Amino acid sequence: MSHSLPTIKKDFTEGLSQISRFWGFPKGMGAIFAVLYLSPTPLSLDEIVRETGLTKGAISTEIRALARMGLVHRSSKLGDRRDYYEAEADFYAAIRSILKERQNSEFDRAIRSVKDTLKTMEDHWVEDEEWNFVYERVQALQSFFDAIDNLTKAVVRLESLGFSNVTKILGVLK
Amino acid sequence: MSHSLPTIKKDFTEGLSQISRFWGFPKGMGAIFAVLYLSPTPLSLDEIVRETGLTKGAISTEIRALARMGLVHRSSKLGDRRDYYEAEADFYAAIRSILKERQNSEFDRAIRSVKDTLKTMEDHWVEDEEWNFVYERVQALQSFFDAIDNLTKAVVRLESLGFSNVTKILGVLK
DNA sequence: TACTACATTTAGTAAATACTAAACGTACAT
DNA sequence: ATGTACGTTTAGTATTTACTAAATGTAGTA
Repeated sequence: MSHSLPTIKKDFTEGLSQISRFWGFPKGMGAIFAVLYLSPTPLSLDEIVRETGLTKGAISTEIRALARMGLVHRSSKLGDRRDYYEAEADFYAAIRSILKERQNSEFDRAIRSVKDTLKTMEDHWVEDEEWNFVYERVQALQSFFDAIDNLTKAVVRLESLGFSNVTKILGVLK
Repeated sequence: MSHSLPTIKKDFTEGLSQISRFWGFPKGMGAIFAVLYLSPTPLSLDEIVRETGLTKGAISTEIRALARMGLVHRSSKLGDRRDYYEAEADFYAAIRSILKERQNSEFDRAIRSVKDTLKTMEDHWVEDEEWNFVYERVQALQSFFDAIDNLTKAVVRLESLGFSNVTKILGVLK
């Protein structure tokens, strides 16, 4: 009845879908991950179709994004031409992998544009009160971005962003 | 010409818009913040209209979101019935404020649903291999969320998530 | 009281995004 | 080489989200 495994899986999947949407990812992405995460064995595309109700096309594209982020892994069985997917169960590893991925993204391009603005101003300096103000503000944002960047780079460098490291951080922040 | 202050401001605004979109916020939001951030004085709605090209209605609603996140502050001048807005220039303060805001959000509701799933399983336990597997996975996700939650709470509690704290964290992560 | 200068809400539109259905490509099996 | 079982791409649709224009609300001022 209401507490059967299928129901529980469905509720869980629903929850992850919402979390996914909250972070600006398609909700289907969360659903796909959830289904894989709760499966003891790797699943083929068609099995994911059955579990999520999405079409093969959608899953094909979204699962590639998940794989890029390191949240799922593709595998194959000998003598079976299908691809199989399984979820990355180590979330700390996943976070590192996501951060890594974001390095080369659109985001970095935008951040670099702030750096460029700064450079332009320095190269064409004008002695003026507002100019000065703007320069300082842009510079402040820039160094904030740098701090964030260093932080993420440090996280990515860690062999494992495990429980112990999180604990350490919590200790320092006390 | 191409290196005039208005041009520089416009480029900067463009950059922040993209960053905003990247994080799943409307690009107008980034633009509004950028304009305020580069203004030496607080601006009225109409001034923001002029600078961004958005309509008053849009700005009215989006600036409220920005204010909720603590990224802008509303102020007023005596004998002037207009509202004035200025950007929060301390990004560390802003981050804390955003994290705080997120505590009571849709996100937390979704996270709680994971906790509920766990509870349901414990209350209606079935001795079964798959049941066991699912339970352990849900539990792992749950404790991951807890770690994140503790981390953000710790950050929110800090009087100032300043440069020094970031440095400390970097030190620990070495 | 009514007028003015503003902010907010609402209803509708434009644009972006997630998704579907079906065509296409590819590699293995016969 | 042809057929089959799969994954991917494409073109189109539905849904969501950002935005506009205009109506409405509100407080201060004459």
